[in-house]
Amino acid sequence: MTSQPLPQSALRIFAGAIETGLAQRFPAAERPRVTFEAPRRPEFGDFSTNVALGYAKIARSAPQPLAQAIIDDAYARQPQLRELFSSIEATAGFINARLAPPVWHASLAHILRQGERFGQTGERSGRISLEFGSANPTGPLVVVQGRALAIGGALVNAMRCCGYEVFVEWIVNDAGSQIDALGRSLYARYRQCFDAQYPFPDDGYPGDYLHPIAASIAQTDGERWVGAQQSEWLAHFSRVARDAIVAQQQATAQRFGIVYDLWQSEAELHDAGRVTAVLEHLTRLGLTYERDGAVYFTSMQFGDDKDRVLVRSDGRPTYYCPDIAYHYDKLQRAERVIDILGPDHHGYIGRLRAMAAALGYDGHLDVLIAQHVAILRDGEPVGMSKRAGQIVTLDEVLDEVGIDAARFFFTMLAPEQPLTFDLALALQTNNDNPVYYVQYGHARIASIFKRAQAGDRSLLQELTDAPLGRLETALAALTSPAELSLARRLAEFPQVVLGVVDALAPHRLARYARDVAADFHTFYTECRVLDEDASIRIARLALCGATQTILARTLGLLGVSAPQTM
RNA sequence: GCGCCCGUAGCGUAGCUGGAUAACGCGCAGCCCUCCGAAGGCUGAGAUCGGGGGUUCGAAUCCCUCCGGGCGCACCA
Repeated sequence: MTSQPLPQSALRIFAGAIETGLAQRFPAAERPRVTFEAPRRPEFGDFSTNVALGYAKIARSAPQPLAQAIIDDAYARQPQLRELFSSIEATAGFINARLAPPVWHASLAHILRQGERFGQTGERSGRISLEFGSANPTGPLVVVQGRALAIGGALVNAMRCCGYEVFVEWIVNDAGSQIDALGRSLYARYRQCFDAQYPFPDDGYPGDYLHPIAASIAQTDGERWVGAQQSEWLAHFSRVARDAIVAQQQATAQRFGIVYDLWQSEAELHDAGRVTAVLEHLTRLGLTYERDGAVYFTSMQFGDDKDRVLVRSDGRPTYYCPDIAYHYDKLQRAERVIDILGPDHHGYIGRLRAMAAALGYDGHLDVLIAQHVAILRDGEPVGMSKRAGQIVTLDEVLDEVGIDAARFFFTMLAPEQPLTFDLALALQTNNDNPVYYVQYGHARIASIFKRAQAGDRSLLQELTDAPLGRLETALAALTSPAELSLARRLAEFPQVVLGVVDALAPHRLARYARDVAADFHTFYTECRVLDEDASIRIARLALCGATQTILARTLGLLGVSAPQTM
């Protein structure tokens, strides 16, 4: 019992046979670029190539007869094609090939054997720095940051899955003037513990979240700071507020399932002299100049709209300045740097790219914008105004709909697409709610396994551990279109993950999860798993097992749980 | 005014490193439980892919232009 090649190998054999023939007929310089890939429409087979369309001109032949000639040549050249493909046809100039069922059986056997490891292709390598979620430490995380967290979290998982070494980071903007405002806000809350009439600063942060911190200071320090000068209390209150809020942000991120390797403090970059160093570096490169008492960076010559101020005329650096220091550091320690920013930062992209180019890392930096999130509660949009204190925090959303729904909904659309998050929909337990639909598929499979005989389960386990040929033979009972379509869908998983990473498109995971669940439900309706015929029963249980693995893996990359029951 | 993002069926979206009859969900019109979870499945109607040019054997996809919507254009972060 020899095992069959996997679909990807079959594709290489198919493409190889065709390209060898073409290489003999045409000189390399003239050969057009052609593709071998899975067509969108399944009725065009499992693999398709446009070679005949591409070569029609230099072959001086119409595509359709050329395609037929190429097929005939490939069959003659590579007899194995007859075994691997149930059909190879020329249609409208395309060549469409359909894999023979044994290849799908081999593919399923491979998935079952690999289990959790399936899809960990190692096809990519290198170090990536990925930054997302970063926020001023002036308040709790809000929904749009939740979206950045969900998108970033899925990307990290997918990148690691296909071999990248990813370093996940966050920068704490704890050096600007907003930190002073935060300190004054906390001080006002502290004073209000003793005197409710104490005025709150106009530029303060009005949310409720400072009250408990202030109360705790009042508890431990009493009235110690009441009579003090601002110069005495400001640094202390700023630091206490900053630390408390960062801790809270870290707790929220952790609760959401996002693990960071580094929370980089901006203030530390200043203290370590990194900001001064990068300023000097840019100056040495001749990329700075002074005007009106301020120091500018010549970002325009690197594609930015205008030159940007690095140091204000009063001597204080702008935010851009430490951010350059931070990015310089990231660019030096990773081959590729990716930032996921909020929608209010898209005007900042030009500056970031310019900086990377100026420092000698043109093309090493990618910026992804996680677009705006509108919250719909009871069908009504919820106000997002920070000034009115009407913020919707990520924690509130998590309290309301749970981690699973939040991660799925935030990731569901392309990042650059604005998202309307309907909280009521996320709580529905029906087909309208995509999270439930997918999780239901997983739970349904778990339920089948619970109902299956213990003997069947152990036989399946035994086959999975046995030589591959035995498992493939057992899977040969899978012959119906619904069964083979599902097998084909499961085999897509590694390619889907690669696509997510290459296109920075984590929403494809959500879509793929839905597709797998849909194909499974179709199979379930058409094929009775716990059939009287033992060989059919085992084969279908194996298909269920492979489906369960893929669903759990896909949901896992999204950071969504795969429940046994619901 | 300049820049970025978006414009695909009634609604929400995918497809955008060019391919074949434009895909998925909701909604709509029907149908399927004596049987493993109907929290499911099947069938159907519904789209000149914002308009107009161009490149190409082939354009939703690339280029130009116009129109519509969002956002950004700080010595804030």
